[in-house]
Amino acid sequence: MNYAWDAIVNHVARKISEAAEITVTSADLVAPPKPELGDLAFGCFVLAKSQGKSPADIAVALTEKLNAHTKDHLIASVTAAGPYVNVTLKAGEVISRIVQDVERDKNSYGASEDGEKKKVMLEYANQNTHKEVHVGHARVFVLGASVAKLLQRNGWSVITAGYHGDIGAHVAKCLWLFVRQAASVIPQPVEKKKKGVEPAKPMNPDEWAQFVLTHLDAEMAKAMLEKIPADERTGKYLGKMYSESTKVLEENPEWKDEVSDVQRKLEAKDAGWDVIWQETRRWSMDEFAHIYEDLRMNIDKTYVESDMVAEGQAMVDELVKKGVAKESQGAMVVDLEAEKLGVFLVRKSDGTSLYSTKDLALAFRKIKDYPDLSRSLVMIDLRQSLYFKQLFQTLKMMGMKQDLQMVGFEFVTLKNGAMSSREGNIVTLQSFRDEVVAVAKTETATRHPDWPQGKIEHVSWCLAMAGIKYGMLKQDTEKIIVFDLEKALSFDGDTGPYIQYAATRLASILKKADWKPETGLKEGDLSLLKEQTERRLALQIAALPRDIRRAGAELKPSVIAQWCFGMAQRTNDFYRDVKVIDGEPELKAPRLRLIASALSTLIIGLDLLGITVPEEM
RNA sequence: GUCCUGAUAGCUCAAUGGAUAGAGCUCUAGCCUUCUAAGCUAGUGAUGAAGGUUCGAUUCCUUCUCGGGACACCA
Repeated sequence: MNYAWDAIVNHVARKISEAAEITVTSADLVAPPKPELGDLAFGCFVLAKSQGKSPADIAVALTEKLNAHTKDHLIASVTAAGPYVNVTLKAGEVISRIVQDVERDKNSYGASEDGEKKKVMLEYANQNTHKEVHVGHARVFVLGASVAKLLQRNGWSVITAGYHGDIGAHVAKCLWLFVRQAASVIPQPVEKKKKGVEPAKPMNPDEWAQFVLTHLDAEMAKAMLEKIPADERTGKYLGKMYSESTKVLEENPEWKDEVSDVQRKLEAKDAGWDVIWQETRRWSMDEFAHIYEDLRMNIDKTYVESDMVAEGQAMVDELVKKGVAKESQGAMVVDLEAEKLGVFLVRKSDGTSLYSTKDLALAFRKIKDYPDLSRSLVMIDLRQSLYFKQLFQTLKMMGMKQDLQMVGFEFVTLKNGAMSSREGNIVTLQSFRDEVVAVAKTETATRHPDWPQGKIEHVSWCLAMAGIKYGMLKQDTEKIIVFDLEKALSFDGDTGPYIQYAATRLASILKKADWKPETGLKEGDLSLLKEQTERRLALQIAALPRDIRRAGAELKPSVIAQWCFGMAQRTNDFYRDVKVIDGEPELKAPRLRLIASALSTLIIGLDLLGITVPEEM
């Protein structure tokens, strides 16, 4: 896409090149720190060095030269300020060109073709089954969803993926306690009385629980599952079971053998245990689907660990055959000391699989499913950096050619320490989400007592999602987020709803003026717009395309979040300073066009963050 | 011990090597017969320490201090 702003900057760079008699490119031009100083600035430091004069003197001389040429169709004035030459552009010309870009490109404004339509997979929904989904997961959910959109807007063909730990020690621990506790609901079989034989003595609860653990069949499993009320069939319930189990096992280590037994039975698809596993796993997966829907995440492909075990083990065998992996202390490892990555454990000494075993299989499975994949991204907690370096190195040694990249992000912690299931201070995503929605509903109902319930519900959801998502995205991915519920429930200042509010104010003006693009775009002379706030609004619009490219290249949604906030601030400045409907009549039509462009651009920016704008709020 | 990462205002965060380091929250004082006050205006206040590179350093390099994390059978 060609943007007027780039052409304008190039034009100014050319003018300065001519005057300074050296090559000045658009990259040499910066924005002055204060808008009053101008729109573009050139620092004379390089010239100072080559000419042996002070940069301030050169700036003065250069400014005189530029002004001598006079009458440029884009440049209004040139002034020297210290070592800088500041250029102020003709507001009407600039606004006019920028707005026409938006009117031309409509919804595709800001799109780039950097990705060249190549296929990239972004794996980001990686939470485990049989555990609660908490606010920490919310960060990677909204980050991943946003990065996927950023890549798309930059011309990539994106496949989003989820990968779930649905098997392994944590599942065994959870289900072991589940069955142990549920045993009491299964009636002990009553021995038929035979003549002359005493009835079997009923077992005590502990004996019975142990009996059930070893003799669990499909019938018993179904009976147990039926007793769980519908509202407890959640990840939260299973997560609680898991953390309780961990605690119980710490206090009673003699039960660990029972858990190992459970894990073996799960892996062997033992009939009774498989029934329990399938059903509880479904609770988690249903919950995931529900959360994805609520957050408007779009996951194209779902993988699960239980599917990768056999393949992964086969790959380890192959690695051993090729001499890449070798036995060490009973386990299988890949020696990566040469790359200074230590040793990479790919199989446990008891022969069972590890996370790494399954990840090797997953990487190849992705390529099998999408042979034209040119880039494979995994968005994951930064704490796994070393692990992923090891994994990628091993995959390269196995001949993988794709561009593998880990996109790291820091975790979410609470004000008084990290979340820990043991300490019971986990904030589940569901409860957090419900609280934000409740606050939004109260606020909305107070402001609009005349609105029907359905409208209040919908707008509240929009606001709550914006609050949650913006709060997670505005900060750099490499910084820990200190989660503060009170702040997360606030909609003032640098928040999602503040930005939505700015957008709805613009929409409200357009609605009141009964503005329609079919007719409105043909009316008015944009070059009449000269107010400072109008120019700054237009310049912010013009900044979106390059911010989209930067955010896409660096995989940083925070760049877009910052742009959106700036846009909201410029919008509120405009709203304060300029009257549209009751202002100067000849400026009404062009101002409406500026507003329409500002609104549609802001909607594009917010959409990249996964945020929608309600019609009113 | 080795490696990675962070340190900016009372709090939470910004700042492609450039001008007087910006916001938001909090606090104080104002602004709703004027396109939605989830807003706007004004005030207070900061680069962990010491060196180095550079015309110029919050940014790059070195050392130190203090956090966080990783470093073989968890994921």
